[in-house]
Amino acid sequence: MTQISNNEKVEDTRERILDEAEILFAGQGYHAVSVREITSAAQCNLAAVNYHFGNKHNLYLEVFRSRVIPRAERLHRAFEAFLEEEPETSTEAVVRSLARTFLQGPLSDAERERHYSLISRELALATEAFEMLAQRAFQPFLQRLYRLLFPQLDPERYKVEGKLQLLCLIAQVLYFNFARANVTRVTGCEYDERFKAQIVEAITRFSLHGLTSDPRDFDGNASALGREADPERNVTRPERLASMSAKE
Amino acid sequence: MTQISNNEKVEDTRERILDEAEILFAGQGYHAVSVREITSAAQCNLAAVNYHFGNKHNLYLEVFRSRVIPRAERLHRAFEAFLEEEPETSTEAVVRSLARTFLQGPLSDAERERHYSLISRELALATEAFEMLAQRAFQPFLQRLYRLLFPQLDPERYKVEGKLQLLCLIAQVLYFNFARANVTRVTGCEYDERFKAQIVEAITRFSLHGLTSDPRDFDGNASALGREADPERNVTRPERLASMSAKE
DNA sequence: TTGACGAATAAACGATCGTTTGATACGAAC
DNA sequence: GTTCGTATCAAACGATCGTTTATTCGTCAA
Repeated sequence: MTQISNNEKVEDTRERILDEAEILFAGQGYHAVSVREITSAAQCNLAAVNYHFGNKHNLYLEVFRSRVIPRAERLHRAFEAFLEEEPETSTEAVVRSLARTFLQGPLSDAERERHYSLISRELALATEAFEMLAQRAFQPFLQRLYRLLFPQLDPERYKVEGKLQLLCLIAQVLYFNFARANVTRVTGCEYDERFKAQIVEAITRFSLHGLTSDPRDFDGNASALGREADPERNVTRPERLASMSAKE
Repeated sequence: MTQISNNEKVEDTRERILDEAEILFAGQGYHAVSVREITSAAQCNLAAVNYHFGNKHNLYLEVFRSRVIPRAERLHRAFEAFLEEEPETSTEAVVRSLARTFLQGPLSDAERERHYSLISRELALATEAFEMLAQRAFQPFLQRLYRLLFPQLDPERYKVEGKLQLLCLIAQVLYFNFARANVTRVTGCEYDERFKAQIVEAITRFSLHGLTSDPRDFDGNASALGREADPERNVTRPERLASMSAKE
């Protein structure tokens, strides 16, 4: 590319291919998408993929390099911004900021869906793209969370236990993004702003107090829930289920 | 099939195809696996897939019908068995039984890996196989858990909030199974029996008390943790992080 | 004007895909 | 012994895959 003559041609072929490739890979997965589908969506010649990226697999990796990872870093910055909005850096503030980042953060809904589709496909695989994600997105963010939530811990002695608690937290924000179909199916709710706020509150509440927080305390006003912590609330109630039969 | 002449030929071609197809589909996904790979692994003729199952897609669905869903029902029964081992049907008993079912249940490690690979690929898709899973595995099990954990709730009024709490729980057991690569990467631990017991404890602890349970209470003896519930433990400790700076 | 170079194009490459065909083997039923 | 239905097989089908080739276009430097 030498010079830009027309503003409407600013987005050149290479970028259009990356855009369309991300959408298609996210929607159907690497093997289900053909190079012809991508170049057709990007309105360019079939050979353009091999010209700009060498081959299909390299295009896939470039989607992660130039799109997914920068977006993950953007989410990381959004988390820090949410955290600074909080009155104090409490455990609750961290959890709520995390849930907000991943459900109400700076991404559009379409972007979010693409992002987590691509990531969740790699999570189980330990491939090249997974390694890239782990090094440049997961690990730094998890370390940041670890220091925020467990600053008093000797990192050597309690390493694994603390990390497992973190993963319990991460598992939820990931699930509510990548398994949208299942969440919608189970709850009957679409992912509108109201429902996403409800999810944020559910994650915050669950991650702070677990199931010991009685759902009867829900008052329907999701955004206000949990702000005023009630120390009496999160006490185990073994008697709640003790009289229940195992059947029905 | 008419009669069985040889015990070694009990497992006929159709079953061998299903076995190998499940392994390959779980490992690489539907589109990445060719019919030739499957029939080669099953040591039968290429045309056998079309003869026994009509086409490739139907074979995929049959893997879910005859393998994945029955296994999910087996897990459901294992959960009930774990639950009956518990001294009382408390919230903790339900959570622990759930974590044990999905991490130490009746499945072999290879089986578990296959199972969750196949399921997690479908979770986001809302395809035909997903619908099958939702109707015959997810929904009945979630309803059972709902009644176990929230027997006192008017199912109409608190439906969504309670279900979201359930999904927070499910999200964890799913994550620790299907994102093994990431868990191993983050923690540095392989999925041996000791580590799986540690995960069960982490999920149980987190789901009961959330992050308000101080990791300093970990005593390293995973299987004994949480058995003796300490009512003082799960009280919010806002002072723990109040004095912490947002940076570092 | 010329040459060089980046970019886009149509066309074709060999390989592999899912599927179909027609033939063959074999046991059960009559 | 003949017929019939099931199962397996080698071989080939047309379609599509990722990739390569050769050519053309447009722009800038000499």
